[in-house]
Parts: sequence; C-alpha cells; structure tokens
Amino acid sequence: MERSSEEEMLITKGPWTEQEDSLLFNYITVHGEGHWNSVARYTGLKRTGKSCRLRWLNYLRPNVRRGNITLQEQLLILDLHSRWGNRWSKIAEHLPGRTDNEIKNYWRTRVVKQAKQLKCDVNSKQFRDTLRFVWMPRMLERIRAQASSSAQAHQSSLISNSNTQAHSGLLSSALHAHAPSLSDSSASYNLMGADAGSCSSHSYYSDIAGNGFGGADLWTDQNICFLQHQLAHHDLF
DNA sequence: AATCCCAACAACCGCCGTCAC
DNA sequence: TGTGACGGCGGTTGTTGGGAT
Repeated sequence: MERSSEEEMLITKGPWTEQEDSLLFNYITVHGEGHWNSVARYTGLKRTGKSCRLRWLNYLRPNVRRGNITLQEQLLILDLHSRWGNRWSKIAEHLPGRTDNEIKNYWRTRVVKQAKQLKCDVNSKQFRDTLRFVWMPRMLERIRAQASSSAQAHQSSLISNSNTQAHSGLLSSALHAHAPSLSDSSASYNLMGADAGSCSSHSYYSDIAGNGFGGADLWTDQNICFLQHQLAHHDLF
C-alpha cells in the first residue's frame, strides 16, 4: 500500500526532540519493544516505525554505552571484523552496550580513514595482514601493559573487593591471549582460540569489552608512521 | 571575530528475509 | 504461490561541534 502524499508530508525527519524521546521511551517501558509501526501510531509520533526502532536501539535503550571506545573494544572490533567483515550487528553482539551503528561509524571514521592515509585499500590483503599480524598484537601489548600497571595500582584495594575474582579473571583472559612478538612475523595471531562462535568465546568477548581499562586512541601519528613502515615492508608477510 | 574544514555521530534510505494471509 | 507488512541490516548522507586559519 502506498503512503498518501498527505501522510508523507506529516512524517517528521531529522533529530529527535526531548518530547519525542520521552513519548517513545514511556511507551516502550510500558508495552515493550516491537511492533514499531504501532508504536508510531499509538504514541502520536510523526515518525516512521523504522525511525522509532532506530532511535530506541541506538539511543534510548537502557545500557547503551556511548563514546570513548576503549582499547579492548577497538581490538575486538578489528579482530571480529577480520573474521566476519561488515557484519556490524554480529560484531555488536560481542560488545555489550555498543550498537552496530556506533561500531560501523568507528570503522568508517577511524580505520577506513587511516587506510586511506596509508594509501591502502581497507579490504586489501596487505592492509588486513598488517592489522592482524602487526597492529593487533601491538594493541594487545598495550592492553597488557595497562592491565598490569592498573592491577599494581589497585592491588591492595582489590583484595577486599568482592569483585576481585571476576576482575582477575578478566586479566587472566587478556594475558592468556596469545600474541606473537612483533619480530615473529610467521606466527599466527590468535586472540581467543579456535571457536569464535561458541558461548565461551561470547563470554570472553564480553569480558574484554566490558572491562574498564583505558580508553586510549591507537591511531596516533606515531603509530600511523609505524604502520606505514610495516606496509612499506609488507613482503615480510 | 569570522570562516572554513573536518571528524564524529545521528539518522535516513534501500534492500532483503520472514511471516501471515 | 503471490503479495503486502514488517523488521533488520548495511550503506550512505546530513548535521553539528570543535579546531585551524
């Protein structure tokens, strides 16, 4: 059925207002998610069902984490993207609180941009190999360094903390992840073992993504230079 | 102070799969 | 089996805020 032009004219587009957010939030709090076209109809919102769904999932939904993608999350995104490609929603499943939209934006604004800066196709084997065998192990080293300094700094306070066991579990997860040394170009990068689709790996991803270590940006000028150098000598792969 | 540029993010669009009829 | 409604996904575009000039 085609929407009449009169109806078409009534559809609001663009940024959501506080009142709209409030209407949508209250409705879903009472009635739950789903039936998005009904949501639009019953709340009186002049929005499409799709627009309501998107607003809820990307912004209003409880537990949505926004901004400051941590080092661990960056590493996860790179790793999962190397496995699944642009399957943003699938990747998002392993980053609690992150939306596919946010991950997609991160990829486009950071990774693709840097690939361009390196005069490299983001989908080329050269770039992917550099990420996988050089860049990701490097990130992991940084995560380890952060984790150990953080652990030292908080050791005494953690002892009496009821979360100590869970926290050290995170650390051991990160520290057990195998990464080849930078000089070991023949070693394969294996972050979380063979079975990426299992429940245990899901838990592992959640642990890594959910911990609070650092929020540093890896895409510094210094690091880009390093990558450039690696790419210039990509025959080592 | 004005403007320009660019990065980051929010939102829209089009396509596709599923389901009910 | 065909068709329309709906929801989900990925690509793309629009907007905005901050830094540079």
